[in-house]
Amino acid sequence: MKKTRNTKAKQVILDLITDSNSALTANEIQHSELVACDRVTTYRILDRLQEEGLIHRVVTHDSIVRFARCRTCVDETHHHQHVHFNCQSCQAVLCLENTSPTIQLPAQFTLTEVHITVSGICDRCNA
Amino acid sequence: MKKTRNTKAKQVILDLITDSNSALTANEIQHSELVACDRVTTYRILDRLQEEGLIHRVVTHDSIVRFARCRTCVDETHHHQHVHFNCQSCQAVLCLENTSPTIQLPAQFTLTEVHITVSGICDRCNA
DNA sequence: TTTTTAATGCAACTTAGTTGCAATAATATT
DNA sequence: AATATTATTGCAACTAAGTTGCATTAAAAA
Repeated sequence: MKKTRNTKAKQVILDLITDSNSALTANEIQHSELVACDRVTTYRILDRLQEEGLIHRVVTHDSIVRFARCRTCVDETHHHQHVHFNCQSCQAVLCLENTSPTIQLPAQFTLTEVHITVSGICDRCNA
Repeated sequence: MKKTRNTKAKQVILDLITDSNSALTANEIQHSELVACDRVTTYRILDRLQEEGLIHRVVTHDSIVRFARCRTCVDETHHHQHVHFNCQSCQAVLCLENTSPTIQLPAQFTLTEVHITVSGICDRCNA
């Protein structure tokens, strides 16, 4: 197991994701003024941050991949028990904590992971 | 509104998806011996079948897009009230009917669509 | 300070999906 | 049944997202 290093680019990207209200795409991260590294490096940093359990991937139904800070991760296997909300007005993707419905599976099916994405209008846009 | 035509390629692809146990990727469809049309045509047919409400897209957490026959679609807005199950053993993606948990959203959030993908082991692989 | 090796930048590549356009073939019209 | 109309197809070329190899750079350990 190799040791992870604390580089400037990595810190900047983690801060960016941490401070963001919405989950961010690799592209949004890449084009932030704060981020100066290469495109490939951005992807590699995102990979590492995931492996370290600091961020998680969110895939919405439109196939867009975003990254969000982990705040209530249950364990290192990263079975996120929260819902992702995709606002159709402001496009933000938010993690809704404390919203884990129990899924009832048919007989003989075993569950290891649940991903729930809800589309609608968020509180800000509804206000 | 233009009229839709019934072509051979379209029928073959619809049959393929209809008869498949698991949801299929565009690639799997394209490389089926039964499908003879161009790659681009396959994509366009998949688009049309969706617009006609005959099939629907399924995106799993690994960003893989698949297509499944619509069987219990509520209305033409295609708000599928069923869960998609992704077997980690045989890789199949199944539509689980009669499994629609109610999602409880925070105040001020409005819901229009829910997508649930569950990973685990399917009944066949568990047998 | 030197050594070690993780992290970076660059070029090139892959995979998924899209667009424009001329040619083809369903379907409607005569 | 023959013709006209236009949806559909194939092809070439393109975009967008993500990956890989490799030489160079820079954290962190010695």
